[in-house]
Amino acid sequence: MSNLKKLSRASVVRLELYLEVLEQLQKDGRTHVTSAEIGEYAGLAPVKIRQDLFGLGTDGKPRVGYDVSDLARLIRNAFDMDRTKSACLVGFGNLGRALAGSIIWSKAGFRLAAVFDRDPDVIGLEALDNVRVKSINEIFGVIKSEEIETGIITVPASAAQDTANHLVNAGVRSIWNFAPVKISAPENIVVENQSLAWGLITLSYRMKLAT
Amino acid sequence: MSNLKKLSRASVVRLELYLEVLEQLQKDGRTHVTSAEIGEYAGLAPVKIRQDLFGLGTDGKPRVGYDVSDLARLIRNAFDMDRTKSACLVGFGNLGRALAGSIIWSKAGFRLAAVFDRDPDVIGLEALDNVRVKSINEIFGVIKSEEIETGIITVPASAAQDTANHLVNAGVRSIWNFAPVKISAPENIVVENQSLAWGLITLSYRMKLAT
DNA sequence: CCCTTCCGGTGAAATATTTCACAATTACTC
DNA sequence: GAGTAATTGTGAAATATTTCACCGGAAGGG
Repeated sequence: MSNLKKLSRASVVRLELYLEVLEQLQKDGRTHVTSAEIGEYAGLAPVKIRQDLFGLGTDGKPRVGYDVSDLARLIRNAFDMDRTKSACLVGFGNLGRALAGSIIWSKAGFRLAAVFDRDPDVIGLEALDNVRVKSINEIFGVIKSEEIETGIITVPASAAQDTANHLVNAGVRSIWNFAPVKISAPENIVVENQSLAWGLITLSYRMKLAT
Repeated sequence: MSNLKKLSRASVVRLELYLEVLEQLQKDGRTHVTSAEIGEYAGLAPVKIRQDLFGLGTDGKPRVGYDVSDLARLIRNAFDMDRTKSACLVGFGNLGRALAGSIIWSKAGFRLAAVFDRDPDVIGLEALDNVRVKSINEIFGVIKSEEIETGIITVPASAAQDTANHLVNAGVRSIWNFAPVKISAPENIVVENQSLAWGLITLSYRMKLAT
């Protein structure tokens, strides 16, 4: 196994940002980049970038910087982005639709293998190419047959815990929860909450500070 | 002015969570709550909650705990949630629709005063009660006349910086950016990025760790 | 009214994160 | 090929955050 240190949450978020920068640089045909330059794009001090990358066991060259594609690979590897992981989305409302149509899945190495909803009017719609919305009743069987590891919850808050229970019963290893409630799940399930309200309230706080 | 310390970002996120808990307790008719109980709901140690609340200048009573409505008021006040702030949304795709229909605005004290898009097929749609989607060309005038302080960017990445420039020119004080690019803006503008990819990649990382 | 128990306030210790400082290494120039 | 400038790697210092320890006040019970 590699000599990766456990990355702090803050460091993980920054590394994701560096990866965006690196992918842009790759498109531009750049082969090398310095920590100072990444810092420029990311709005961070170069030393912070070096320290973050240090934890990954990087191999930069003085005077030249980092090899763009090596570094991107290193980050993608640290995040396990190159392994294809199957996921399902529960709740095909507006947020579900926005997510279903997003490029984030392929970027992060996920395959959106199924979409579920409860509403009969929505069941049967084409959520994305070759994926139609299925009834929530089919969730157990589909998660098994498609070997789905991750469930995304985009149902109303009132149905979130219930949905989480179904997902856990069916055997997912992780849950990405957009409902604005804390959901409880067994210790061994990775739960990542992404309540949209957080960002807005943080914004409000920072505006007040800036006054 | 109050004696508020500057809250750390992590503390801000936690306080938002406590507020959710408090609002639930209020609905349930509870008048008091202990730090241990909030900790139970939030999945955190009681002392952390006390320390967070300490920064707000709380007034809990030994043996009884905190007054639920006092505490909620204190948090809402710290985040300036009770002042009504006008906002506009740019980009009425699926994500824009999901946000427009969300309850987060009223919760955080925002009024979604206008919605803009570039697509003629979308302009004129009713985004929410009494708010129709306007052409992006009207953005300057509307931001002025509606005294909009905050712009939300839900356009594709390629149009994000452009949109941000328009918003800044028209005089907004803050931007909530959902496009997966870093946007640059003058120092005095509060920019909060919320790329959805972050959550997914973090999930991927945590799944790998848990293996 | 006094004793006990529970629980918030709060400084201090422990831990984690960020920033600094600088040696080591490489490329470039002459 | 030697000198110089640039840039990484990395331990250490500085700073921030979390956790601990315990004081003191309030409620409840006799």
